[in-house]
Amino acid sequence: MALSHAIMTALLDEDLSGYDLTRKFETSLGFFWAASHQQIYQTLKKLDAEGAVSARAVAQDGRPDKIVYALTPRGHQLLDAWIREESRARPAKDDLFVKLYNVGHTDPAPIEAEIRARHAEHGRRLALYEKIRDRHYAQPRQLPDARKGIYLALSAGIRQERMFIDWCEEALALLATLPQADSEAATTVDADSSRRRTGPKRSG
Amino acid sequence: MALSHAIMTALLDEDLSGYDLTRKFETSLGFFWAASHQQIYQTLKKLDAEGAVSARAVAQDGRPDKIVYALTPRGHQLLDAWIREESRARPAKDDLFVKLYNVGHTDPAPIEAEIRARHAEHGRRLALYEKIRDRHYAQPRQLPDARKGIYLALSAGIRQERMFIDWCEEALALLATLPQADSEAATTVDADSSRRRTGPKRSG
DNA sequence: ACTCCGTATGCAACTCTTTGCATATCTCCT
DNA sequence: AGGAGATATGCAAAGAGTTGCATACGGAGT
Repeated sequence: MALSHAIMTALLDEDLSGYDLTRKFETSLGFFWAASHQQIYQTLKKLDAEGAVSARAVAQDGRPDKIVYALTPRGHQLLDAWIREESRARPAKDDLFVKLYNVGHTDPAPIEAEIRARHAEHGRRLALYEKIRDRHYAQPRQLPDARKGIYLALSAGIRQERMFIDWCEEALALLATLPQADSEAATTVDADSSRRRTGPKRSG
Repeated sequence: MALSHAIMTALLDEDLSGYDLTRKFETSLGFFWAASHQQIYQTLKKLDAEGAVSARAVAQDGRPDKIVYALTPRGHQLLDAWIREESRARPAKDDLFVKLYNVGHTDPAPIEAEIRARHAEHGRRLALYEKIRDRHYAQPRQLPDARKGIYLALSAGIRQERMFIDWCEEALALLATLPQADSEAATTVDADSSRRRTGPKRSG
């Protein structure tokens, strides 16, 4: 499980509670590896059972108690071993590309709408990443070693967002050349054999 | 389940057996949504039970019999509904970015090695995608509508590979500025107090 | 008092995906 | 006859991730 390793990685610099980790996974590391709080709590228990992290209860004033986790030497070993071993890059699965294969068989409007939404979303993300980079990661070569890797992840994020934004623009331009479905019509799979007009049909 | 929809999408143009689909998911659609044969056979059964596809046995000559699946009108409806509804883009999870957060805390050599491997792999993929584009998708605006979406998915693949290759080069250049861990030193977890000097050490 | 919100942790059920194993037919080669 | 390899389909179990629900404390607002 790579989430285990993402959590251990997050614990490299500081001890954190499940709640802290949840917030960390909503930003920073979470840009590259999303996780829900349920998953995080479960995984922390598993890591604790394995001896990769150690838990200590912390009483708090004005808010509920919490359980803070620290990476153990054993956890560090596991992390190092993982870095050396694993390698498989699983292809990113994205619904949108599957949907694109449906163009010509269905109303393209919802797909265009989704691309427009993505365009906006990736624009926001790009702005966020660039802000972070400009504030904390300008001049990458001058960064302490421990920040260089994070800078590189951020740089990949920035490149990715830019690439996607450019692609959205290409896609919208090309999709604009399609005959628009008026109301519910559209599409069509031309003629005769086997699969005549399975698309949304207008006639009877 | 999006795999259901990917399978239904693959059945838009032609009826296919589980085996055919498996091969199709090793290329084409599979560039964007990977699936093993086990998963495909399971999902086909589920789709059949739901009435989204219909199965028919086909006796063959010179090879084992097969079961060929066709998309039903019901399946077409489900597919259209899915295209309209869903939207959530799950962030691509990639181990490599998690590993990068470990730079400065562990030997960077395996990470560099992985980036080099990715560089090569993405180079191969880029060449493959460009070959497909040049052969079958030159002049996107002249393509039949049903191929425009596929072209766009391919274009996204090409942009992605190029982006990643550029990033690998940036990453290798920056990682080259790190002090290299000599033999087995590195890493480690140093002793006593919580977390001083977790980086690879060279001095003594 | 009451409710909402942020902090903090958790269970249970389900879906999705991966991994390992198993089986069978047919062709081609040795 | 035997084995390799492509074709063709499947089960079972484990791992990973999602969804819905539940609980509890304390502060702030109505």
